[in-house]
Amino acid sequence: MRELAKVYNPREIAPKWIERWFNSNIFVPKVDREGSIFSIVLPPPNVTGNLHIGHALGFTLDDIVVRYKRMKGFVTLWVPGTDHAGIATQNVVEKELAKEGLTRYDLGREKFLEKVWEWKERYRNNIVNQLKQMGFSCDWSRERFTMDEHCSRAVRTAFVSLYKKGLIYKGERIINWCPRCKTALSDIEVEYEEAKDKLYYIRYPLKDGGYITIATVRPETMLGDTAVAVNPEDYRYKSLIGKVAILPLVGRELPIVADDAVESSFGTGALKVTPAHDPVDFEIGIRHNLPSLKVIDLDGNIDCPDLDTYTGLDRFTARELIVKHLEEKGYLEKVEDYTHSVGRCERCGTIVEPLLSSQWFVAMKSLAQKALERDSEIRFIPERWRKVYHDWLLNIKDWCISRQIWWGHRIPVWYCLDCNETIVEMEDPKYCPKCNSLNLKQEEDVLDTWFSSSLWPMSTLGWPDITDDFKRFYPTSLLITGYDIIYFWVARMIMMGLEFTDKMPFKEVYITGLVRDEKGRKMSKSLGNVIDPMEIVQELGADSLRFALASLVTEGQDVNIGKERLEGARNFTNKIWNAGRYILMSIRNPVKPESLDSLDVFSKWILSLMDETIERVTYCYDNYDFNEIAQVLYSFFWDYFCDWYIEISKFLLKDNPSYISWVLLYVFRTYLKLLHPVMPFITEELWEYIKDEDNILSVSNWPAVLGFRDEDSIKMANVIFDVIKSMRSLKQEMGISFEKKIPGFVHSETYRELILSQRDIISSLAKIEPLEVLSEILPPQKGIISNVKSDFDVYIRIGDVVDIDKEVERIKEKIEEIEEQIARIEERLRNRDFLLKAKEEAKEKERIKRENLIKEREKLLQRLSLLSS
RNA sequence: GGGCGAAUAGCUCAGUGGUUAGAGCGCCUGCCUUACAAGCAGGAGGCCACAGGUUCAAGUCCUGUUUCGCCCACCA
Repeated sequence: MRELAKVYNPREIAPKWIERWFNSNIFVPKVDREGSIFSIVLPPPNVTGNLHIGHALGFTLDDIVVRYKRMKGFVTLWVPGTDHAGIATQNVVEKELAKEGLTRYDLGREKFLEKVWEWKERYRNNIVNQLKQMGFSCDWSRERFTMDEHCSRAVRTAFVSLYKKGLIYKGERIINWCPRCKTALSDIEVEYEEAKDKLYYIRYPLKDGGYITIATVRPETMLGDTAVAVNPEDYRYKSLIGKVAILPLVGRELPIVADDAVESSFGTGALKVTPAHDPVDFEIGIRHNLPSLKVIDLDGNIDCPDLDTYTGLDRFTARELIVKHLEEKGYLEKVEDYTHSVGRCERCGTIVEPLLSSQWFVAMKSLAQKALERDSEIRFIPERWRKVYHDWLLNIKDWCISRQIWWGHRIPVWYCLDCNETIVEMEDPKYCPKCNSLNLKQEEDVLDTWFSSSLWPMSTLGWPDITDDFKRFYPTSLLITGYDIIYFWVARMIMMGLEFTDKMPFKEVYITGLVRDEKGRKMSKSLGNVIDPMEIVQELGADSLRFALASLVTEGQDVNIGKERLEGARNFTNKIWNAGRYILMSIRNPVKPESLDSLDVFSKWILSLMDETIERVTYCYDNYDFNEIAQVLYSFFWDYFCDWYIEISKFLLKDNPSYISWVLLYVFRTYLKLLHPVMPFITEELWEYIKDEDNILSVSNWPAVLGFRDEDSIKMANVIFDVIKSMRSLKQEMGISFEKKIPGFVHSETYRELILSQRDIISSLAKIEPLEVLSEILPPQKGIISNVKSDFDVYIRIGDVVDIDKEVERIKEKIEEIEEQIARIEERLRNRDFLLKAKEEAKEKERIKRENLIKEREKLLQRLSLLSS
């Protein structure tokens, strides 16, 4: 067998496995295989750039489950793909162009799109490469892109179908407009943020004399005012309803109307109404039949036909100037500091401008209704997210799906320029079906990216065609994603899935937290706390990153990760590597014993523990308990297998090389399997050296238990460990270096035979030499110090250093401690209610504990009396 | 304004109602012991946010309070 490097080097190992995995199609489910299906779609990463740590988290969890299910024998499919990410990608490409001093308009639509496709090609390759480096076991033969031919057909099918059902319509509404991206946004693409602003109190003169004061944070919108509104119940203004106010600076006459939407307690209780630039005002406008005057254009500049003073100015510059003019002319009553929330474009951070515009919408009510009715068909993990999803559906508003950008699915709508007919069909129209005109023009706008995303579980599996894949793998089994896109993605996939397939697109949704830095802060470039997963893969390896992430995932909590945690995982990876090295170097002719009962206590102990670990870990995998998977695997391996069994195996191998080699190999092989879903690379590599099956780990079977458990050996092994630990701590407590060999004694009534038989191991692991096993307790003497336990006593000789008084002191302290504990337990055992109501198990536990403590106390007292005589 | 989550060791976090609350990192002491110094051995460090309640028994369940964080909402 070849010798392994002393330190695990993922950079040497990983490329080989990436090649082997992805060149051999092992992640492509076999057509003819039977068995339960486990299918999952990759939440498609954007083609904007690189994988970030959030992807790494979600996809790691996906892969852990996928690899586990595959080993468990499920016919497993993980469909990958990428998302065109309309606004985001268009923005990055525009930024690239800006470096050459160009805008997309300089290129024109066609040329610009060519550029974006080039970009997409480059970053698609980049991301696919990164996903492979992370070890994610996707079936790349089924890769999809949200704008590929197939997905585009799915989008078209969905659009046409919804249109024909009347669920897609074009309407003039107040929408959120980003003046920088120059497009409409849906409501959830706007992020609200607290801002310190001013509240301006402005006097609107009344036609009949006097004035009414209104309060606003956006004085620039007054140019578009077409009314003043008050609450109908507001006694202050009742007499003014129906009267006319004069808009300052402009001179326009504004009716004073009464509307319930006005909150009397806010500001002065009077509201300026700008129907074209505020959703509430728009509603008021409809109710009172008011005109809508647009005064801010698509660039966010003022464009007021009635007054050209401000036209062409940026909305915020105009604000300052208008305030100045109002003040000069005596219209400004007062200005107050005011904190409120302003909406910003999710993609670029620009303050969003609400404006009246003609856009395409999906009517959501009926879709949401269906999703609500069939709520019970989906499982949320953790369950609490269901309510979040639920509440959103209950208050759902129509979805603005048109975007005034170029990169995306062009809306499949044609207008007849002669008769104004709107044509929406699966095939591109050649002429107007109504007037036969050839003068047709396609809609310029493209669809919201999330429209295609909402079809992802269906479109990746073949829909709208009912393909074999679709029949076999749809609906998918599980979706893992972050809580930040429950509205954007999860809810919409569910609605579309039900609409088009009458099925939930997935049976379970596992909602992860978001990745933050080790202090719980968001990762951001400005804070300099961003962890780049690919950098970690380079430095520490994908396995370490995956393990660190998994170990931090608890249901729904945010994941705080720092460099230390990653290094800890790297250390663990290296520990596994070195254990493998040790095993390879040590084993000789492994032979499985005829009967496991013939093995030594330690082997029986580790085999019992191995079985237990298989069961525990399997349970955790089944329940998506990721941090527990990591913890159980870590602790079994490091604290038990390495710290004890491997150390002891160094002795056992001398007498019994074949059997012990077998135990070492069996445990290690089994362990590699249990670990494989979390750390695919290192486990595959080590497996190559020790495997006893003719396959690689990725397609091997989940380990079965031996069905072996020997309670006596578990107890006995633990006694030996306790003896060793007692001696070690006694030594070091006395300031003797661990390495220094000193003489010592053990005495035990119950376990004398056991200790006698394991004397060499104890002596060696505790560095006690010579070690004498006594048949009676050792009478106190100068230079001897003891550690008395219920099952045994240990003693060490430390020369003349310690005097009897100190030893007496130590023992007295211990007795005190123990008596306190005994008192507590006895009180409990005297308690009537406890005896009456507690479970028998709990009572028995207390009794055993008391017995042991009493035994220990007796021994301590005995030693004390010997010492004092 | 409504909803949700969190509060446990110096830090980041686990903790199926069972009584002596754990881990990793950090810290202290001693070790390059022939798998591993990315390691080994030993150790220190906690009124489990606060106040009530339920229970034989509460870090764990209930109520309230405080402090942080997040989401939602048309008070301009």
